[in-house]
Amino acid sequence: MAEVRRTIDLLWFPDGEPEGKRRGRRPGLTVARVVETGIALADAEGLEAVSMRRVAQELGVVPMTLYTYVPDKSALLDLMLDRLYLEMPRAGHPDRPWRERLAAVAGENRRLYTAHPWAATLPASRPPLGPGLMAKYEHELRAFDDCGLDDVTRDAALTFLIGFVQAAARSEADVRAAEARAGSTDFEWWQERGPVFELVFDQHRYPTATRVGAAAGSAMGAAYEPGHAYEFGLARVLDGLAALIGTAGSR
Amino acid sequence: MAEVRRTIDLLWFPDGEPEGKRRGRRPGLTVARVVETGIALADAEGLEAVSMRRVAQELGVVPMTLYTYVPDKSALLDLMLDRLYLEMPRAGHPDRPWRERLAAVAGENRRLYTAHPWAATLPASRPPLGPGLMAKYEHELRAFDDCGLDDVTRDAALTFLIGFVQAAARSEADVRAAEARAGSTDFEWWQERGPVFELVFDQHRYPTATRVGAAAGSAMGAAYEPGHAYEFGLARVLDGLAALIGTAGSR
DNA sequence: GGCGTATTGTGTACGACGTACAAGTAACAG
DNA sequence: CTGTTACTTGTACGTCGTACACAATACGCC
Repeated sequence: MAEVRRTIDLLWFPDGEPEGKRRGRRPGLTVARVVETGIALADAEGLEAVSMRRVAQELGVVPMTLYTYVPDKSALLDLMLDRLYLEMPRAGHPDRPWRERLAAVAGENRRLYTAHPWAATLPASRPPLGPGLMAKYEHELRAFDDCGLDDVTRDAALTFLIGFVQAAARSEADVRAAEARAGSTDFEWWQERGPVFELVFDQHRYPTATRVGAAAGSAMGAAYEPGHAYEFGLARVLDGLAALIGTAGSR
Repeated sequence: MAEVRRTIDLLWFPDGEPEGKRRGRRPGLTVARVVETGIALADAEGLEAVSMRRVAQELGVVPMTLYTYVPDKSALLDLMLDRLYLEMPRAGHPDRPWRERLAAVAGENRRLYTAHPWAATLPASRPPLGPGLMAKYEHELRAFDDCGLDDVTRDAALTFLIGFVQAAARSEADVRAAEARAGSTDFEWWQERGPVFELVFDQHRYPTATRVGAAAGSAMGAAYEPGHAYEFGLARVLDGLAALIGTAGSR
């Protein structure tokens, strides 16, 4: 609880008290510097590389020093994510059809996850209300202007859209992680499994799965194209929202 | 890599070599027992409770014993998840409209996550091909019978549907985790924040966000209803798929 | 200027985790 | 009975997050 309060304060007042009002030792670092280092590490080596020890090492201090800047590791992760949200490019919503506006919002989020894949794999991904998240939320809600949705529905629709993009990014991260762990698991790999192959690819037991999986199921050796799942899903999302917004609400 | 092979073998041949073919010391446990214990622990206390030490303790052995049954912890988690998939109730697909069939599939998955919330929060959620996953995949693909979709699209549509349910479950788990960490962060809580409150709820800076958030945004103090987001989203998903399947493909 | 207080920084250590490796124990085959 | 196989345990390592006590620095006040 106290850590959450501290995190909120750090999000909105990262520099703490004004310079002239302070006593005591001058800090050698800033919260922003700690956060940027965390982000740089995550971008370069993935989220697992972001340990307090490692971040401290990059900054040339001992790990416990970081605790004078952030209350705990989860706060650091929250701050890192909010920073991404604050800095992600956001186009305005010119006078375009709603469908284009929503696709643009989805694209902005997708580019964030493409640039920072770790952001899709944070352990608990419900971020606190920081300046980044607020700006993002405001911007994205605006894409629904003039769609004829009431506030509750607008929020739910945005949640649905963003939830999809996040889930797609996380799924892609999972595929990459599984491949890193297992290497290629193509059809030849499965054939080398011997007896287990006969069980998995049993056309009598799994007729549809073996047929469809061979054509499309990446887990079964077919080529995996992350972009396809995203594009297909986004079209579904937009079609699903279209049924809600209808033609009367569109402009 | 070797661990992945071993995991696959364990999934399909959990008892290993037949009894009569074996030499050496008799095992005191079974893989199934280890997996069941992991599941029981996760169900009772959440995924963080599932450490090798804790599972071993529950089984009355030392942690290293478990490594004679599973190659590593991630394999244990994979086995646990596949077991859930194998055991989840699956209704047949009687002669019902496709929309009902898909909603039923979504419901089966949702009930799995409701019964086992930890399943939505596994660190890397791309499970290997086990008997549970294959049975699940076969069953769920069948819900798309006679929808007029080619194999690649059928797979993508199922991925989209299941991806949504998973994402919703994960989101709900995140909300619960955040609340457990922070306690209630309702509007009164925010008002107690003092100066930061003015920044967050700045109607000049975030006009749409403050208005919509107050009505619907759970992160801003409004009541959160997990079921609503799921129902809303599922309707969007089904509407989005309807645009694909159309009336010609439905039966 | 000195003392009290506030704030940052470090040294040391703890508990927890996953798991390597060596040695011990039990069971089968010849 | 011996060699081999397979399970079990003891011990330990490296890594992690972070508690706590002490040290170092800087300001305010008398």
